Amino acid sequence: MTQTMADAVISELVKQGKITDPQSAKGRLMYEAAHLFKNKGYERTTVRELAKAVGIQSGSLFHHFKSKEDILLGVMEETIVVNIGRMNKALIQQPDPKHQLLALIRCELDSVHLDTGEAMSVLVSEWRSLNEENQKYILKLRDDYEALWFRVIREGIQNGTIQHDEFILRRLLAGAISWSATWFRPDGNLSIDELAKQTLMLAIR
Amino acid sequence: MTQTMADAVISELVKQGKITDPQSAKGRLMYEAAHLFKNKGYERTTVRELAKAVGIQSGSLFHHFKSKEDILLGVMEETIVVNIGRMNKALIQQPDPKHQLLALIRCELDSVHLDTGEAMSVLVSEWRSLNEENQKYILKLRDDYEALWFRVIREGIQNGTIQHDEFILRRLLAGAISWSATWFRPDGNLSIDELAKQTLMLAIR
DNA sequence: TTGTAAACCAAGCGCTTGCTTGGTAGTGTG
DNA sequence: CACACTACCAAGCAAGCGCTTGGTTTACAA
Repeated sequence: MTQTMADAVISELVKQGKITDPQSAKGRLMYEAAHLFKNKGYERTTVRELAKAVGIQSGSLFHHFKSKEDILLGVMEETIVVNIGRMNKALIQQPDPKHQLLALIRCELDSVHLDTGEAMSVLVSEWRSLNEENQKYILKLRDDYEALWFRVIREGIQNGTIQHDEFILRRLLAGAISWSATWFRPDGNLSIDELAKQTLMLAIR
Repeated sequence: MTQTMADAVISELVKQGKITDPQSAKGRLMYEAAHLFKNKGYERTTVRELAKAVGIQSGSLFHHFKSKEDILLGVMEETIVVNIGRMNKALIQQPDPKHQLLALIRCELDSVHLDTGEAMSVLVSEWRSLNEENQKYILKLRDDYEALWFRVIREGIQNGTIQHDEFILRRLLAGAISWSATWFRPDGNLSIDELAKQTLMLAIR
């Protein structure tokens, strides 16, 4: 929410039809859903609550989505797509693996703490509420996302910047970053930039 | 489950009346609950399912616990109490902050991957399903748990072993360790001991 | 002006949920 | 033997759930 509304990546993806316009009724619905799902959990959030938050009747939700689970799927799907887009854009601006890794860390911290923060939290904690087919679909998207990390880490290993095993390193970093949702506040003393640098220092000495 | 059943800490705590005997009906019920809550989520697990897993009628659950939430609370409470006991026991066997920190990391990895693994996962992901009062109570227990970590880290800072800020370090480590539940398998190529050492190396160079 | 589709409302159906109730079998104690 | 207590069963209630249905309003194009 602190992020600029004129987000080039988002409007680009909207134009390409890859995500829903956040300004549209459906987009606002997903935003409210992410908020409720994060703070109450998916199962504890009722369609009546969600409808009230959006300002419509509960039955009207099913004009936009065919089921409650479909709303959850939409939130998760679009969150990954947006963050893949942002990471790709950040990567091409960096000259070498070290700066690219910092950019990825910074991007992921942004995704956890800025506009997609609530949706990211839902993505991490509510995947069990998807049926098997939808879980597979989201897992596939996650793999595309992780592929970006592994490409950069492998390049870092090749040019000597990184010493760790690529899988262990990515997983330790993923844990440290996603866990920051439970304690870090971007409006506190520590800035996201500073936290990103300190996190990079776990990987590079 | 791979951990020895003759667990000195557990039988000690049972004797003191601080936790339920895992062999008793109530203890087995909580074990089954942890399993279901982890794999399906608390809200998606019905009392009928849980009762079936234990082998009794759904109504009979309420002879042991006054509500479904009370079962969740029991699982969380006893898990923390057990792990505080284990950490205390491990700490007194180590001579200096470096080895004490390794012991804590090892203990927490054990708690995530061995007998209390499913309950720990529930502890991390299902706290929102507790009402306000119960959340406060569990938070208080967590603070006792965290106090052990901060004591060791502070001593490490004082004798020069550790350079990080104590809060940031603990939180980065907590993230890396708890996240390992999503990818690490103790029966795979990497042992818990090895993972513990590699995790320690994030903190100490 | 008419036709069409999207967006929504009002009402409620069928089902599942956590939990309650009244009673019973088994076990130990005086 | 009488009593008490624990552990459980069988049945079902009240409430809340996701979702459906039939109809209305709004927007816009032909």
